[in-house]
Amino acid sequence: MTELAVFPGPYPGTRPPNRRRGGLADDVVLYVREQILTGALKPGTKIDQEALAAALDVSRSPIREALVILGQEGLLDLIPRRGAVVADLTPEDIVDHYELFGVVAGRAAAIAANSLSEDEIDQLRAIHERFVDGTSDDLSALNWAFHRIINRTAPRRTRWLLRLLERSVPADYYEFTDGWDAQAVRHHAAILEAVVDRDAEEARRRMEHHLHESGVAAVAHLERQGFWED
Amino acid sequence: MTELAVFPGPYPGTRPPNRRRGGLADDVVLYVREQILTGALKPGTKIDQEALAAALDVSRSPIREALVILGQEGLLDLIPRRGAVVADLTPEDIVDHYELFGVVAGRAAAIAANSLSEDEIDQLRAIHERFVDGTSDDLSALNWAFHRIINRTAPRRTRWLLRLLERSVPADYYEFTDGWDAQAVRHHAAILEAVVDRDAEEARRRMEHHLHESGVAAVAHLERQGFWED
DNA sequence: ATTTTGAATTTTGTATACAGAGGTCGTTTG
DNA sequence: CAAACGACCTCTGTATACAAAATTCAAAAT
Repeated sequence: MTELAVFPGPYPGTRPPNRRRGGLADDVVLYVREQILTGALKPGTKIDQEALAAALDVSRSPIREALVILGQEGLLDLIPRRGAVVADLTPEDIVDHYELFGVVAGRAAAIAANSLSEDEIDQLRAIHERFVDGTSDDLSALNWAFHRIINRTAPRRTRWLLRLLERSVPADYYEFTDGWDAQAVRHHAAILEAVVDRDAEEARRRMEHHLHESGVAAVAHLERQGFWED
Repeated sequence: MTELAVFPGPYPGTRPPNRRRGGLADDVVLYVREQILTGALKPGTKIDQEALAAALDVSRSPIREALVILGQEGLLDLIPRRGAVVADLTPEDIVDHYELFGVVAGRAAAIAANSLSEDEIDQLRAIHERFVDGTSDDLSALNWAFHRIINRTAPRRTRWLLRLLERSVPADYYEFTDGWDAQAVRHHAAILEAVVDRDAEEARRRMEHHLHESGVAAVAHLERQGFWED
């Protein structure tokens, strides 16, 4: 028996009165993805298109497009003629996902070690120092900026895949809780060092390790949050 | 000035009168993807939804869902409020794509080297021998079967990503032309050997190399086909 | 009691309708 | 003559309508 989906209302106070950048489908994707990754929607739950449409006050057209996107991301299983179901997301899946993230980001890091300009390396160092410092109000932004500089020099398709892998996984939800940030600082320092040394293989290994540990942290966090309780 | 899309008719004699497995969107995806990967639709070409709908004799609903999927695959650029455009697909993109394919398939091969049962290795060997033999009428199927056995033991998310990477790139279009099959035989033999030796690192390297060379072959093939002519 | 059957209902997939953003092209104005 | 403007048309995004597959549920049969 598949559980029935019950949708909390749309983002409280969201929906900036008039600014609409993409289409409604994008909003729906963000909403449903958050519901899934925070555990509000449990694996196996069937998505009722009309209920979701009513909850977000849109028609089924943008809903369907959103479901297709989430299906492509692997967060939903789309079964023809019988709708969308929240995909299973086991600890093994999370670990595996971060491992994949690791090999791709590792490739990017290896390329960066060879191709970053001295100028860009300086930027990287500057950001890292603010990250180490820890007084910044937005560590998440600094973390993002660090990886951005590295990923920016990767070829187009690699950047595309990194964006894809980044989206379909909990990130903001666990980052910078507990001791994760201290660990991240050490990892970033090691990666930076390898980049400065222009040691592509070492940069790759350290980036893979960084992402691997991130996966472990993500699983631990989700477990603490009761993500896998019923 | 963006070029206007002109669509050849649907698959000649296709559309099995009554059997419909997925939805119409799947058909549209297949059709447009083929148009793009064969070069019938050039990068920069704008996709006219109505024209495409008319050409395939369906409504815009399945068309839009298909465009979303192809957008996720990176074959189309979806620009809000101004439609879908065939994405740029340079030789560098192809090479990069296969390189990514390589690191992911390499991970799968490393896992396979550690986890394939003796029985599965025997299957692998059997398939490879038929592949070497070359008398089979369907080398493509044998190639597919070889990789399938290796990928089958990879964790779920890795398999998901492999399927994704496999789709959004020319494959059938270039495989087994020229001397590619002879090269593939050598690569497969090397991979098989590493798997038999349970040498995960070597299996990874050889799989990466195999995919790298496949990318080179794909680019060469596309160039011969005039994919990058105007 | 469990399984089977079949109408009633729900829900998906597809088609169609409609409003507004975006593009076109000729005209006006400096 | 070039740039700016604006009426007109096109196309996208969203909503709604409709046919058919899937599910539900109660009565009948084993």
